[in-house]
Parts: sequence; C-alpha cells; structure tokens
Amino acid sequence: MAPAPRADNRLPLVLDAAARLFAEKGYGATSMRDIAGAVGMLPGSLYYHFASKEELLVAVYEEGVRRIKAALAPALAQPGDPWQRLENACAAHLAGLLEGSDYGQVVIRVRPDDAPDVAPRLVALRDEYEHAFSRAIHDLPLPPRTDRRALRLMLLGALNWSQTWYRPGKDSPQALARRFVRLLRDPMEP
Amino acid sequence: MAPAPRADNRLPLVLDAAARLFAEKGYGATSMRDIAGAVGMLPGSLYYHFASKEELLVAVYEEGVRRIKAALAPALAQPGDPWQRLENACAAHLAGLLEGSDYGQVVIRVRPDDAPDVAPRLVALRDEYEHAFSRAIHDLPLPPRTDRRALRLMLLGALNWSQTWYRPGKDSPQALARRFVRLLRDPMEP
DNA sequence: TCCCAAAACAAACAGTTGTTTGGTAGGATG
DNA sequence: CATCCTACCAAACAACTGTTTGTTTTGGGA
Repeated sequence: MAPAPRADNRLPLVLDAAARLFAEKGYGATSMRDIAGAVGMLPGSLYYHFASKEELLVAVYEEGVRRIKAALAPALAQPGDPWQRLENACAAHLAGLLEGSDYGQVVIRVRPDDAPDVAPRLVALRDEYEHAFSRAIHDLPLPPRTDRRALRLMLLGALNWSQTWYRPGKDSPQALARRFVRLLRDPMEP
Repeated sequence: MAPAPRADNRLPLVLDAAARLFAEKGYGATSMRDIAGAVGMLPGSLYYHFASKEELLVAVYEEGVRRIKAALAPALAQPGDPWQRLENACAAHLAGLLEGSDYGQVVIRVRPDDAPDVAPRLVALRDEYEHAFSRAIHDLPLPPRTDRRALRLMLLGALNWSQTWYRPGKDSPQALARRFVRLLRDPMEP
C-alpha cells in the first residue's frame, strides 16, 4: 500500500518554486540552492524528494504537460467550426505558454538535452502533448494533398517561438491566436 | 594604426571551436576549458583574446549574424516573383540554421539572457538580422489590411523552431521552405 | 642580429555546483 | 503514551566554474 504523506509536506511548494525558477532563468542557471532557498529549505533536503536535479525537472515537466493538456481539452472538445476549434486551441496553448502557470513555460523553454540523462523522457512528454494538437489539424477541411504535418510543425513552431518576443500587455494570447490562424486560412492573393 | 596580427594567430580556431560547442551543447553547458581544450590551449590563454566568456559569445554571435545575412543577401536581391524571393530567403535561413555553419545555429539556439551583461547587444544583433526579413515580406502582394508584422513573426518563429525537430536527411531546407511558404500562400478552403 | 610586442603557458584563486552522509524533530499511528 | 517513519537539518564532499597573475616562448620588423 502507498505510504501516507504527511500534512506538512512541502513538496508542492518545492515544485512550484522549481517551476518558477526554471521558467524565469532556465534550467542550467537555476541551482538547487536557489530552489531550496525559495522555500526556506536546505539544499540537501531536496534529495529526500528527488533523486537528482534532473528528476526534479522531469517532475516539473510532467506537471507542465498535464496542465497544458488540461487547458487544451475544452477547446478541442467543443463542437462546431473546426477552424474556430483550432483557433481556441492555439489561444489555450499561448495562454499557458505566455501568461499561464510557470509549469507550461518550462516545457517550452527548457530543452530536453539540458538534462541528458532524462532527455528521452522529456521528449516523450513533449510528443505526448503535441499529439493532442494533431487532432485539431486533422479535422480541418483542407484541399486534398495538403501537408498536414508541415502545417502542424509550422503552427506549433510559430506559437512556441512567441515566448521569445512576447511582451505582456501589448498582445493577448487570444488576439495572437486569431491573427495567426487567419494568416493561414485567408487567401493571400490580393 | 592597427597593430599587426601575427601569422600563428589561433583566434579564428578559438572562434570556430566556441561556435561548434555553443551550437552543440549550448552556452551554459560549455566551459572555457572545453573551448581551450578543443584548440589545445590552456583556459587562461583565452583571456588574451577575449575579456570574458560573454564577450566571446558576442564575437560568435556577430560572426553568426554576418554569415546569415550574407547567405540571405543573394536571395533578397534577385528580381522577379516576391513569393519566390521569400521562399528562397526562407531556404537560405533554414540552411544556415540547420545544416550550415555552427555560427548561425548559435544565434538561434543561445538566448540573449544566458549572458546578462551583454544581452542587449545580442538582442540588437538578432534584430538587425530579422530586419532583413522584413523587406521580403513588405514586398509581397497582399490583400489590404494584412498584418505583415504577425506574418513575419509567424514565419520566422516556424523557421527558428525547426531547430528543435529537424533531423538531417529526412527533409532538405529547400523543401521545407517551399512547404511552409505554400501553406501561407495557397488558399485553405477545399 | 637584436628586440619588442604578440601569444600563450603554468599555476593558482575564490566561488559555486550537485550531491552525500549522519543525525534529529515531530506529526501520525498503534 | 510510546513508537515509528516522514521530512527535514547540518555539515561537509569533490568537482568544476570563470578569471587573474606572473612568466615564458616566439614570430616579424628594424
């Protein structure tokens, strides 16, 4: 049977702090002392909860994927216009990526090979998430022989890269998603 | 007058090694000892050429931007169909980003805030480069009120993010550029 | 050939890194 | 109330980091 956790368990706080710091400064620039200090613990104490820094990253990654998928689910479930569904999915993705919880930002910001020992698991988590997007694109009414894979890679790349240039307050994720999907959908000939 | 450099100057070798390592492992994961070792020098000797690790990164960045711009120039200069010109520009960008010299990869891979003291200069170098792309997009014959800024951000994001998933041999930069531009240009209604 | 500056060596510095080890306070459980 | 194991503390470890300092080698112009 599973061992009962105690009420004063600060593990969630540790995860939150790690997510915040990883999202802000990146994986490499964040030390175990930074994380421990942020929750008032000593560095060594973290190793009661996680076997290594890389395992801690995996835990944050897992929670991150879980949250983005949860934020995406309602958008993907709604019936009606497939283009509208895609736009909402993009908006949800952007929201979690740009202004949402730190967990989501970590999944996009931190490269799997920053933690070589666990890189395959991180890649798998990313893929698991991107797969959800595939469905939204599969449902689009498109001309025959349209390269749906390229479409997914292009759209997802554009969304993810927005973390580089996005500044809060100037654009909302909603408006951004709208603009991007429009550029794809509307005919470009004048 | 400028002091004459000597023939046995290994500075270019240092830059090449730094570019290679930064592109492969990232800035943070590459130590000065790694770079020095790659050219058979001692760590301290690097400080004859560069005041700091961050300044070394700036030098690589500068060379990277110089090369990408050079690769882009012929594509932008050629007359004829603006869409074709854009496609060629994308192909040139992708080539330098995915299979070209390590310098170009560094510009995309290494985040400016990895080196806080010189971050503004790195951002300026990036902007300087992206500006070249703006012209190619400005020349496109588009419907009125098309959001050209969003188009640039979307396309450039899609291209840059390709560094994440691209595997040599499966797609060529040329083919990729063609596919991306087509997705934008061709009407999506079936 | 002489000489100087360019270019690199040799060795250390102080600080930080992830991690380990042994001990211990205190909620939960009987 | 006695016990047990969770959850942490305290302190250190060895390795590695970017950087500095003083010294030596070496190529090229006079």
